[in-house]
Amino acid sequence: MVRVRFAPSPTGFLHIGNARTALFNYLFARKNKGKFILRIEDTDKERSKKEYEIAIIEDLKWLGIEWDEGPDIGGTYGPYRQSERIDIYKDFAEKLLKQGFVYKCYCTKQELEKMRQEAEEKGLRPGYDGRCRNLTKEKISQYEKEGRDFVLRLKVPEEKIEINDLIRGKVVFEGEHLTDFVIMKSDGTPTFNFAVVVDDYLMKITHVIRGEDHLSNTPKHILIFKAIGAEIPQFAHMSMTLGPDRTRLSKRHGATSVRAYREQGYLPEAFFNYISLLGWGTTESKEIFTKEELINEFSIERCHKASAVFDPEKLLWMNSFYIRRTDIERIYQLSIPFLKQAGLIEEPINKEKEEYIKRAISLEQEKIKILKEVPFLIEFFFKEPEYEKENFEKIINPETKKILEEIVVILDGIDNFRKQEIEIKIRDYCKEKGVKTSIVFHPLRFAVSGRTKGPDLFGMIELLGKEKTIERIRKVIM
RNA sequence: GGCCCCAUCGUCUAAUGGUAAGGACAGAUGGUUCUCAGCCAUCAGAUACGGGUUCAAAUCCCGUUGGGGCUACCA
Repeated sequence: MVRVRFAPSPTGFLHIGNARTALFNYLFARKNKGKFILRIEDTDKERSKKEYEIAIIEDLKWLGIEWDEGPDIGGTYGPYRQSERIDIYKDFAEKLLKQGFVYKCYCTKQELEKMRQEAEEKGLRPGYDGRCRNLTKEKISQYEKEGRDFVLRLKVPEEKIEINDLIRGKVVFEGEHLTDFVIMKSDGTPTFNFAVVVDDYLMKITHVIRGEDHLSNTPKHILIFKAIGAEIPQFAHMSMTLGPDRTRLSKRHGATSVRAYREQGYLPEAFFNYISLLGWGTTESKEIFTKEELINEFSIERCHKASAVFDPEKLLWMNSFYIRRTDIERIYQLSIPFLKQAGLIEEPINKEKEEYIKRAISLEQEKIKILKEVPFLIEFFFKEPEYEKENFEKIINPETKKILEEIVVILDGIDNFRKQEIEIKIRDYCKEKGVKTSIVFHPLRFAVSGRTKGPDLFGMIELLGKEKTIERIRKVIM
């Protein structure tokens, strides 16, 4: 049974790169009929925040990534929050101490710093020199008397470590580069490296799929797996997600959280689809996938080794693509918060109003890239347009005023105020007068909407209604 | 600095020894239409570099260069 996990730290909102890691784990689990586990790595008390845990869970759900075991739903291998597993790590650490795999290190921060500096000056590797490995009884009791804190360090053997990575193939680390690293901090909490391994072991994780930034940590993990007598899982190190300058995607690059995109009105399926394309592709170069198709077609072997630049432009395009082919009912539902926020609509919305809003959105649907733009695009259906002075002077002149005056008469005479009817009558007028349609259409559009760009002219007039349309034209030619 | 990973159009990718190096986004041009958008068509644009191996290399090997990661009592 395949068991994979996504293990975020609740130190911020769900990051795009992490969302991609979660997605690939999820796809791998579903594809292989395995389990996907969510584990919260909150051992860093300083930076971890409950609110971020909640936010991460919300955003994963929003993306449509569901887990089979996790802090919110439990499971047989819980708890799924590292802060609730401290005793477990302590037990494992104690056992390792008894077995002689780890030892107490009493070095102070200053001593460590000095050690590092000296090593650097001599051009040696900067790690810990293992001086506390074989402390005399006297030295230990002296340190104890001084009340010095201690950490637990693993006795790192000088051995070659090989990883058979599912994405990268064979990776070899020569033994002499690793120094005795800390597994338990002086406050009695585990380091990341230790907690991950204990958890992966206890949670029976079969495949560790994570970012390439953890590749260099993997030898440490393997050493710990060996020390606790656990079987070593399969590893798959995914390429990193980069910003446009090819450095790790971070705040400097602008919006990097899933939340930020969600709030702007991206559709979850578009986001899901887009990030699946980062560092992965099919032979057919297919790009649009439903979740089911992705589960079906996903394969870890096809994951790219090279890191991928996150391209907001393409995400934007993909979102607009999804919006165009989504039914109006859903677009309407999702647009409501944005419309409310813009002050264009208020609850409660009656049937008639709902219909009106839907028709307005429909008229502009093909132009929507993100839902956040909806209020701006349909604003003039809800409030009187503001006529920009520069455009007004350019478009409204004695000649166009005269035309508009005549259009008012025509519109007023239409009983069946439907766009087909309106279009026919206005085109007839153009023909009679022998003027180009654009001579009439442009001022009319401007008079009715206050804009030079907008939806289908006749659809717009129809929706606005005879009264409103005529009122607006009159105001302009007054 | 040491160790590890990586390298196809600007970006995401396809081609896993034999292709005119294909597609998508972005860009440019033209068409369609009442504007914008959309849609359609066309164009431009890449195998980082240098050596091998081979009849044949984007593809295999070595080196160079460039990028990224790790090197914490962060995760």
